Amino acid sequence: MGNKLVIYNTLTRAKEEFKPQVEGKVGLYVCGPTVYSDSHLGHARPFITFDLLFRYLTFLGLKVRYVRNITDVGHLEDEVEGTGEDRIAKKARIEQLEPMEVVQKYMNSFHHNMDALNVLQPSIEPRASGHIIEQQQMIDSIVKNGYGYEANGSVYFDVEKYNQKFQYGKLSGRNLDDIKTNTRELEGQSEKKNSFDFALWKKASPEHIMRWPSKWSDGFPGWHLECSAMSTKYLGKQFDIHGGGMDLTFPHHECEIAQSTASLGEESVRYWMHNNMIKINGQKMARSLGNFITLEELFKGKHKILEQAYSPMTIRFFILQAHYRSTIDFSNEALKASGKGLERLMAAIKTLDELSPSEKSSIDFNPLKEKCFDALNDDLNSPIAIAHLFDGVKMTNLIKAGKEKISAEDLVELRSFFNSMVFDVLGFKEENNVETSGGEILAGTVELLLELRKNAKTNKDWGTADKIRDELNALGIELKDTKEGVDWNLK
RNA sequence: GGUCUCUUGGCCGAGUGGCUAGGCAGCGGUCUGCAAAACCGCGUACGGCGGUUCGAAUCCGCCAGAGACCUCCA
Repeated sequence: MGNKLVIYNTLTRAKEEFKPQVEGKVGLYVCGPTVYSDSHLGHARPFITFDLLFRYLTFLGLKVRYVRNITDVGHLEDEVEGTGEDRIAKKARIEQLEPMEVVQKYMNSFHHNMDALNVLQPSIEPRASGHIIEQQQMIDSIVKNGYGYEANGSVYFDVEKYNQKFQYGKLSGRNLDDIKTNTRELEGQSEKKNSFDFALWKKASPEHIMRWPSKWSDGFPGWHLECSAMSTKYLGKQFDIHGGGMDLTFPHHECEIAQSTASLGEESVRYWMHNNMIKINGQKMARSLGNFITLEELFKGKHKILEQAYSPMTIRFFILQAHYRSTIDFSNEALKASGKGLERLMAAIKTLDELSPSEKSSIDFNPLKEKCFDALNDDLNSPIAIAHLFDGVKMTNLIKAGKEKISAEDLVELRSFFNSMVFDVLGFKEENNVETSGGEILAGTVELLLELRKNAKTNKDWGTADKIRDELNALGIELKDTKEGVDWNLK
């Protein structure tokens, strides 16, 4: 495991060795959710991806400060109408709720979903609404440095001016000339010097209910500002890693770079990481496209295109089985495959606990360990790491079958490796076990029935034996006749 | 239209100049009163056409198809 962690930096479009700015410590910022509706499968991807990063960095012994924001001030949604209405305000009107009530509701639901997916809580989860002052201060410094201008109560970022000294578009690989020729002219933007300028502060129209006072106007902060302001506040002027979905690269992250650079005089982020999208029917899953499935629907199997429910760990496994920079295709078949695969992996961990050691090992699993870590070190290649884990699964099963042997010492090590890799780093957890979902009463009841079935079998009363098995199966309790006895589990 | 990316066996997905992941499904076997489960074994696939090379799925060119960003978006 002496190898170095290498990550793909969107900024340079290359894999680079990761060296923290301060040895032993990492500052990590990830764009969090806008809390105005339930999270869908697509949202799970970045949070699981960067959860893996968070876990792995921690596992490597680094002290990580992980900041993931909650966007709860809403941003302009409907340009076509000409008025521009706050997304959260719009939802509030529809549901007859206070805006902050909407925020609270969906923030809670987001947290529940993340807990279910075993996504660790970030070190700091700042809310945009709680950092209006910091955002205003950042606008001040941008304006003071000459890169922002006020127009009719709103403040805009002067992209052209910025581009004279810095390079606008460096992250997404564009240059301002291209942007000039390709930016759509939108209505109601006459306040701006150029159509590609973006808002730092937006004056609120009378019907806009989410608003804060400022020296420019009663309004709300611009679309990209919160991340710049909050990352600076909690991680400093310069920090190590900024993550988010690929679709945020432009304009969101591009604007963040511009804002931070314009206000601080230097770039903030050293490594930019972007996860790819989840596709459904060949197209990206997105709220705006209406082709999304919420996590809640997935967990409950409650959506027309779902053939069954898929557990949170199945979702996690599904996502981790693809590299984070590749797209993944959603399908029932793929999710079922993930569920089965995960089951097999978890079963092997149990098997590992039951193995009895021999004097000497007949196999060497050290290469396997190394390969796993090599994979993770290579830009977080979780699918490869998982593939090697399955080699370990096979070894484990062969040992159980008596075809291979393992020494006591090796067994301890193998167990510890599997536990740290599967639970600590990849972040899987047991689900559906009796302790959590059924309780002791169920366990006792099933054991009783199993005893009756055993008696029936001894008496060759197959009718009774099969009835017990089939009825239990119908109730969702699966029996497995093994050499050692009868195992059972909830389906 | 501009910029960029992708196309791998039935499905999902790694890999990226020679050693040809992994999971699921399928098939065969072991186990079993039967069944299920579990376990073991089995698959030489890389869009098309050219080129470079001793050798390409992997590099280059062209063509076809799909997608992402350019507007809120994970």
